[in-house]
Amino acid sequence: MKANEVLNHHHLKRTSCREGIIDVVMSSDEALSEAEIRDRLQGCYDRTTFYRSFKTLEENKIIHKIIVDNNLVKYAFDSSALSSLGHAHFHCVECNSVRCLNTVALEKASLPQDYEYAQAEILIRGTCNKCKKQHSKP
Amino acid sequence: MKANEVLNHHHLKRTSCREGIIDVVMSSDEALSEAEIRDRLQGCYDRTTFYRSFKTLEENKIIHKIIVDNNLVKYAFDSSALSSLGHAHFHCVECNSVRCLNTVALEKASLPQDYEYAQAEILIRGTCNKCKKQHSKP
DNA sequence: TTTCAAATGCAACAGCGTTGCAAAAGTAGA
DNA sequence: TCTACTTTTGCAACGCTGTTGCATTTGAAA
Repeated sequence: MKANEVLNHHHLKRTSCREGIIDVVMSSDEALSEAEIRDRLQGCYDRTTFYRSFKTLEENKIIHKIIVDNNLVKYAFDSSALSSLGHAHFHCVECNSVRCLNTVALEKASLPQDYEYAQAEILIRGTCNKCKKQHSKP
Repeated sequence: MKANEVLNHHHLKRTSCREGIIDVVMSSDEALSEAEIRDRLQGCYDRTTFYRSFKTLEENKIIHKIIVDNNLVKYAFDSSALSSLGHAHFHCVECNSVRCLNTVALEKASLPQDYEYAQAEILIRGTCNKCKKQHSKP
């Protein structure tokens, strides 16, 4: 599926900024920060436009935002398999890369009485395979 | 346990800012933002001092930071029962209150091959008991 | 092609968090 | 209790993220 098809499907105007963001995010196997996406689009587009595009794309569930730390926000293509149980992400604390996981399940949450469950976010921290390999090398 | 005992136990200087933060956070049943803590201390102390104190207290595992959204950070007293499995928090999307949970368990995470697990954070969103009651009232 | 709503770029702004440095406070020893 | 030294604090300044208002441009429907 191509970027313009995605936009059409959601009845959104096909602007080059939106198409660019979708292209970049779709073709990446890991979540990307605003700066990384901007770099890959060769610095076109105003920062404002970027944020507004992110917002629109997020509201339409085309991408989703991952807050790793209060100063590290990344975006990933929404593979629509977002279960109602929630979405899980892996954050490598060494290279700061972030990946979506679909292999983690949350045990049915037992909340305090009279609390209503809506959605959960799971962030697992650790070391990714690339950084682990680096350790074994000299 | 009182604030000054906590500081002594961690071999930290007993300054009024640190004691104030610990007092406020210890006596609250929900996590508090920097602004909320500052208000309860009647606006004494510079913002810089606050951040540095938070950092020190966090490094010494006296309090912990909860990142709810990239623009909503809260702090809670560290009840030391932070299991290695990770810590869970509940975020009420209506009143923005945040509470620590100890009733949620993460199913042993099955990560991709060669990934190393370190720690997990779980954020459950929904409606708290107070906001739910509000709904039934006229 | 024309028209009009929607998206963009620009400027300005607010808030969070950090850093460097001089002044103040806490602590340990005499 | 006083002294000396290290740590913490307050202030000023800065960078970064994200937002808003407004004029201009663009996309798409008629």
